[in-house]
Amino acid sequence: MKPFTQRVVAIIAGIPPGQVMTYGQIAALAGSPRGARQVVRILHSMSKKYKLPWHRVINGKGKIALPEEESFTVQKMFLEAEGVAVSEAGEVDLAVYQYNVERTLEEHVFVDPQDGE
DNA sequence: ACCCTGACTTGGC
DNA sequence: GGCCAAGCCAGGG
Repeated sequence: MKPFTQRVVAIIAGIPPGQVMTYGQIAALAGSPRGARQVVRILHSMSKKYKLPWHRVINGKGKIALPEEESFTVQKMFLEAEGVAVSEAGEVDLAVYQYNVERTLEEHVFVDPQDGE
């Protein structure tokens, strides 16, 4: 397995319940800013062989990207079961549910606005 | 090994 | 805001 694939798998596996990540975001974290489609491919093959929270991955518009209504509904249910609000159209509020590593860090690092930058 | 596809993204109308 | 075209590159036939 290629390193990129491993990183993608590791990142997806690390998405906490109740949160989501976009294909592009995952690709960027894995070291390939333009590799969103590779993430898709990896998700396809790996989710079958490994247990990955594939349902926590959505597209950059904040919507479920599944073409098949059947799988679409399944993903919607999975997310709602974790407390994520999903609209009928499959839209998720990224500002609220996106697993943003940097934002997570900010929550733990206190930055004094009066202390320079 | 070559060719095609894809659960995407971005940029231009 | 939406629609179209191109770029991306790992898997599968």
